[in-house]
Amino acid sequence: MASPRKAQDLRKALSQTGKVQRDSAITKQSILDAAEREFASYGLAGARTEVIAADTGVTKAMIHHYFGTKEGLYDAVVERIINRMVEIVSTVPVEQMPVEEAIRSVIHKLMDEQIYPHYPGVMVNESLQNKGKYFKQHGGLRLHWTLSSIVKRGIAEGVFRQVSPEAAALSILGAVGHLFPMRYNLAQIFPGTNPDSKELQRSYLEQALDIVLAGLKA
Amino acid sequence: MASPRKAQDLRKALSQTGKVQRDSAITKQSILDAAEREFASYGLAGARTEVIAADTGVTKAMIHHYFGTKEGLYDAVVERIINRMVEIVSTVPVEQMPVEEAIRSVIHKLMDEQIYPHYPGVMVNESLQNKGKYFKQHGGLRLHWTLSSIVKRGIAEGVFRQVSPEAAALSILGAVGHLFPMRYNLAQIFPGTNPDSKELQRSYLEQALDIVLAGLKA
DNA sequence: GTCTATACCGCGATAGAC
DNA sequence: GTCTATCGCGGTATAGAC
Repeated sequence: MASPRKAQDLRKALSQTGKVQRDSAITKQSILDAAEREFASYGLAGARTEVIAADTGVTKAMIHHYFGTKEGLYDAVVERIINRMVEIVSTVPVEQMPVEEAIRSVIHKLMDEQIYPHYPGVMVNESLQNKGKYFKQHGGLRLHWTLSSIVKRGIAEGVFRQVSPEAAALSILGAVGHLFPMRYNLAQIFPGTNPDSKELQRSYLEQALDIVLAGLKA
Repeated sequence: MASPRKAQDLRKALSQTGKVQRDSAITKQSILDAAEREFASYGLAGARTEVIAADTGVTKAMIHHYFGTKEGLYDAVVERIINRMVEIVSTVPVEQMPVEEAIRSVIHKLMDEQIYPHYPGVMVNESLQNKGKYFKQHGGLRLHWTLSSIVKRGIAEGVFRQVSPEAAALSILGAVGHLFPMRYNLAQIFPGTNPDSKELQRSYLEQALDIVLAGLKA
């Protein structure tokens, strides 16, 4: 995986200096980072705590020490990724922006964060495996509400057509979000390109946004 | 699960009549049907052969008898679901239809088949877990090519804008396809509705199609 | 706060009877 | 063609030393 592992790298760096070998906050974050990647690919049932531990550079026992069970760890991962996404979106002053710009800003802002590529994978597995139990518990729909409220305003202002705001929000998130979990299948459309490259992802995302937004305009 | 289990039901019915208790073709299809559901939710790594066997009404030993290993079964499932989708699409005379109607027909035709709800789940897990290895082996991109060639014709005819046909095909499949694996999370948008109901799925699919097609028009 | 060692069992796969 | 019984690995979780 070429994805960033900030907390983990920090943890190892500190270990090597010998200055700080034990820091519960850093270890917890390292575990959560590795767990997010593992759960994004395999979901709660399929994920292996051994892989998460090895990826973090700690033992399996540490996971149980901090999170009790695998389910407890999963719960923490889902909570953190949803809250992070909501926080990121809340920094965009959507109310003060033209609707189209607001939607583009929200999507771009999300994509600029390194957590975004894991978000759709975590959520798809959460839906398929757990029927949205943890998604529901942690208010996963807040992201959809933000988008659909922007669309609602766009309709009121006459910028967007008369469509269902919920359906519009779903279409935006679908057209944009499916690119990430499906990227390894889709990589073959342009053989030789790296499915994890930000440039490729950005280019597709841009085109998908253009098409859907064009479809919403009055 | 409320999804249809044709071969399995047939198998059980035949067992009860006492007329035919053993039929390798029916048993194989029953196993493939159950495996498709299990793999759609959990992928190759996460799926449990015990669940597939119990769901089919046979023992685990039968799976190994017919398919060798779990991986062999998975390979057969991926091959069958891709080929079925391609076959279904090939029955639509897309070349003789106006482009917009052709796209709608293809999507509707796919959705009318009971296998469709499992297709996105299988493919998302295939991408995330196996990086598209089996998808590639069985020509999974044929579906995308069909759609992007229709879009290409639409551009040539001046019906569609100048967009990348690949990006357009991805946006269509994304906006439409993500509704299925995400349906359990999304169910909360309208509490009380059944995420597996065909009517609900159809209504969202229709609106998503409208938005994306509108975005493609010149 | 972190590690080693281990209990315990779920799961994929096999052998062999019918 | 289908079943029962079983093997052995790999997985979660725990106990306890340092």
